[in-house]
Amino acid sequence: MRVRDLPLSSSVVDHFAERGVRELYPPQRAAVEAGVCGGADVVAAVPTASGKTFVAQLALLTAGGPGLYVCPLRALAREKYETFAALPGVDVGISTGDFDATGEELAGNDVVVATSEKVDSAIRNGASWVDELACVVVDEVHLLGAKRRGPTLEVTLATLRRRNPDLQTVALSATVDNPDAIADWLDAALVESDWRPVELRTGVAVGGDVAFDDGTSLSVDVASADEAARDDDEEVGVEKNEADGPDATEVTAALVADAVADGGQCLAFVRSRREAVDLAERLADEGLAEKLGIEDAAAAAADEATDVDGTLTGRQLADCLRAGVAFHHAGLRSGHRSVVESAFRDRDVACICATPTLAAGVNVPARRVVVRDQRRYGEAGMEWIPTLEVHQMCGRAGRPGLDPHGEAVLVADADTRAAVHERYVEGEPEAVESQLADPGALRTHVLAAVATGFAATETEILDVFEGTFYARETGAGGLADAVAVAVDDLVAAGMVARETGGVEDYRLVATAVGETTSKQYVRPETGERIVAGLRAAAGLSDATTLTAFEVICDTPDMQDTYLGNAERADVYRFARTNSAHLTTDMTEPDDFEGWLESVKTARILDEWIGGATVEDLVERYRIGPGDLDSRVERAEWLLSAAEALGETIGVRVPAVSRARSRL
DNA sequence: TGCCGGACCTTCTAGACAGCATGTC
DNA sequence: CTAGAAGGTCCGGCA
Repeated sequence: MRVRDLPLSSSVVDHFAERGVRELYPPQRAAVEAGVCGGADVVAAVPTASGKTFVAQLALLTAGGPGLYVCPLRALAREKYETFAALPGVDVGISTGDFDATGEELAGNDVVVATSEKVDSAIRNGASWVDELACVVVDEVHLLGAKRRGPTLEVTLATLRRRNPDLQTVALSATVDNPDAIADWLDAALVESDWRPVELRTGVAVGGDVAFDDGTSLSVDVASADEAARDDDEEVGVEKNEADGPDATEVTAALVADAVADGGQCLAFVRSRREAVDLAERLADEGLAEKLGIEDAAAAAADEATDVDGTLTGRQLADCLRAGVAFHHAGLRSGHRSVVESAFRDRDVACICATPTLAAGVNVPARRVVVRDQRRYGEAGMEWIPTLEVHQMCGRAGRPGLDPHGEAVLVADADTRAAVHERYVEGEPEAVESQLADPGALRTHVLAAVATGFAATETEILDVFEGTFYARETGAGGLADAVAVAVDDLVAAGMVARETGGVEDYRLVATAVGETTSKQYVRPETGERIVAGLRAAAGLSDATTLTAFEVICDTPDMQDTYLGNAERADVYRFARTNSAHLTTDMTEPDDFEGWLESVKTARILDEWIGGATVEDLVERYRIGPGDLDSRVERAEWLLSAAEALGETIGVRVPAVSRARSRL
C-alpha cells in the first residue's frame, strides 16, 4: 500500500515523499484497512517507533474537521506540534500548561496538540473548541492505568465522546496484555502488531556473555577488576557462592564500550539518579568520545551544559559530556535535559546513563540499550520493574536507517538469569487496569462533573462515568457506592451543596469554592487546605510570604521534598522560631512528618524569592536543580489558585500576592 | 603516635500534569 | 514481610 493511494492531498503526499515515506509499514496498512482514513474508531497497539505518528496524522488529516492530539508529556507535545506543523496546509495549535496558546484562538486550528490534563481543564473552563472536534487521537492510552493521571485520561476521553457522539477516536497504545479491552471500551477496531522497522533482539547478560532471544549470542570482555574479587571469594570460602559473577556495573560498562567500538550509541538504564551519575562518571574514563571520534562535538555539548548553570550537577554533566557520556534524570533542569537529548540525537554523545525518564520521554533511539537494574525500591521494598516499562526501555534500541538492528541487553547474574529472562524476554507486559476507583480521583472528577453542570444528581454522575474504561470493565454499578462516598466527602468539604427540592429530591450544585477549585484545576483536598490556610493566615498578626508558601506546600498538589534525618532537627527548629508566621499549630498536625516536609519546601521557596541562588539552595537542601525548578513552577500555579480562592471567599491575604509576584 | 583496612552502621531511593495576567520582542 | 549500594564511623592491628 502506497502513501499516494491514500485520500491525501498531493502536497501532503509530496511532503511525506520528501521524507522518504512512500510505502506504508504493515501496522500502518492494518490501521488504514481498519478505517482510520474513513472516520472509523481504531485502537493501535504497536511498538514505539513503528510509525504511530503517521497513523495519527492520517486520522487527523482525513477527519474532515478539527482534530485533537492528546499526549502525556509536555515535551512530547512540543515534539508532535513540530512534526504536525511541518505538514503543508495544516494550522496547528499547542496547549500545555507551560506553553502560551490562549483559549479561543485554538478554535481556528486544524489540529490542537495538548496534554490530557489541559484538555480536561479546557472542558472544565468551558472552552468551545472541544465540542467542534471531528477526531481525537490519544497517544499512549495505556497510561490510563497510571495511578494519578490515568483517571483524568479516561474521564476526559469519556466526556469528549459523550458530548460529541460523532467524534472519531483513535488510540495509540504500547503493546500491553489487554489491548482488546481498550478497543472494546472505545467500540473500536483493534490493530495489533509487534512489527518494527528495525529488528530488535533482546538478551540476558551474565558475566560478559549475552544470550539473545533470536539464538545469537555475544561475548564482551569484562574489566579484570572482578578477577581479583573472585580470588578474594575463594579465600572467604563458602561465604559467597561462585555463582556471583562480575559486578553488574562492569558488565554494563563492557557492553557499552563494545557497542561504541562498533560505532553505535548506547542507552544504559539504572535504578536511581545517583547511580545514573555514578555510571556516567565511571564510563567517562573509557574514552568513548575518542572511540566515536566526536571529541570536538562532545566538547561543544559540554560547553552548552556549562552555560545552563554552575550547579554541581551541571559541572558533573559537563565533565561527562566532554568525555562523550551523559546522565539523564528528573533532577536535571530542562535546559540540561535538552542539551543531552539533542546531543545524543546528533551523535555527539556515545552513551546516556538514565533513570526511566528517558524510556517514556522524547525520541532518543540508540543502537544498544542496556538495562542494568531490573529491580527498584518502591512502596513494597525492592520490586521488579513492570514488564511494560522495561519493554519501553528496550524499545529504544535500533535507529531506523542507521543501525542494522537494535539490541537490548538485560544485565543479570547466574541467580537471576532465569527470572529476568522469564519476566522480560518471554513475559507479556501487564494488563492495563483502570485506577478510577481511587477515592481521591473520584472526588476530583465528581466535583468537575458537578461544577461544569454535567451532573446534578448521583445518577447523572454515574452517567458521566458510564463511558469510562472502568465502567466498561467493571460496570458502572461498581462505582455507585464510591460515588456516594465522594459526594459526601465533597459536601463535608464545602465543595458541593445539596439543594433540596423535595423529600428525596435534591440537586447537587458546586459551591463557589468548589467551582473555583475545579476551574483552577487543583484537587478538592488542595482547595480545602488553601481555604482553611487563607482563613488562618488572615487571623495571623504577621502573615508573611513564608505563610503563603506553608499553605500551598501543605497540599497534596505540591510534591513533597525529601527530609533527611540530619535535616529534621533543623527544620523543626526553623518551624518553632517561625511559628508566628505559620498557619499550623505544631502540636496539631496528625501527619507531622508530612508537615515538616512542607515546611522545608516552603522554606526553600521563601529563600528563593529572597534571592538565594540555585547553586546555593541545591547544595544546602540536597535537591536536584530540576527539582527546584519544578517546585517553583508548581508554587506559581498554586499561589494563583490561592489568589482565586481568596477572592471567592472574600479573604484577602496580601502575602499570597506578594509571594506570587516575587516568584 | 599515626595510618590503614575492615567490620559494621546509617542513609537513601523514578517521574511530572495543571491557571492566568502581564510584560517583552 | 521483602533490597542493596555508597559513604561514614569506629576500632584494632601494625609500623
